[in-house]
Amino acid sequence: MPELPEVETTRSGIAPHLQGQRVDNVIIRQRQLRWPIPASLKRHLVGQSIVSVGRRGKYILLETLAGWGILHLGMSGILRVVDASLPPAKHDHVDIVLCNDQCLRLTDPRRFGALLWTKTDPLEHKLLANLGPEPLTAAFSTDYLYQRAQGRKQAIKAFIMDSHVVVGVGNIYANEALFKSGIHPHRAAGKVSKARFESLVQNIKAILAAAIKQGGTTLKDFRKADGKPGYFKQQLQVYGRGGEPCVTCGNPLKESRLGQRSTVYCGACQR
DNA sequence: ATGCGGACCTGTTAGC
DNA sequence: TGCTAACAGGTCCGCA
Repeated sequence: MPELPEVETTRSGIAPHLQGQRVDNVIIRQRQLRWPIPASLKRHLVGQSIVSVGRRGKYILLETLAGWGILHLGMSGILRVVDASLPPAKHDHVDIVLCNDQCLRLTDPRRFGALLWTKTDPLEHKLLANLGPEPLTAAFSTDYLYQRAQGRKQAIKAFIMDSHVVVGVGNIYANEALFKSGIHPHRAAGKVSKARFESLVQNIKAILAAAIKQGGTTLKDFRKADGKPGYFKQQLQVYGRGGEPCVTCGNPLKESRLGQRSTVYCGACQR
């Protein structure tokens, strides 16, 4: 489900409902996510107030005075604030129940998501410590990306999807950004010119910013925290359009697999 | 160090 | 209609 725009849309949607609220209970119906939810989570969280709801990459951070909850939505995770009395559905694995009888409900059919706890700075946590820069900050620059790509033989698409290079660029937006930049997704990262990295960096920033503004991309099951879908899908130019005409030149878009992910591009416009 | 494939899990859809 | 295979928005890990 979520790439960075979807995660940020989720974060900003749930934050006002959580900030300043005290946790009354934690109900765990399914502990086996990507990693088991720690047995200590409930003990740590109950009685704490949520100070803030942050984000680093695709991780959502629940700050309390005792520590931080670290949430990841994986491929199919959804977070919503609902009435605590609403009966849980099949894949509603966790409820973080607040004192106002609302709860933060984690739904995740495929269970690739995670809910962890850390008592110390979450940015130092093993999973977050080595993440690349946020794409919408100045740290994600042409110079940075170009330097990191030198000598790399990995396909440019896999390179920009590596969260240790830059966070938040998932399969949808990687396809879109490479199309807009005219770069063939299979081209070796180290063989992309600096001028084209300039274009790529600008396009990644522009596409992610536009997607966030429109509430993310709803393909099938993504829903914003208010249950409504995002509206970015209408603007996708290549993702999900294999075989259909290129919006620029009209040639049929090609589809291949790169690192087990579907990759769509125009063989004429992207080199 | 880098790059690749496998693994985790369920649900939906395409194809026979 | 029913079964099977392929695929889906992520990313860690182990191996070469």
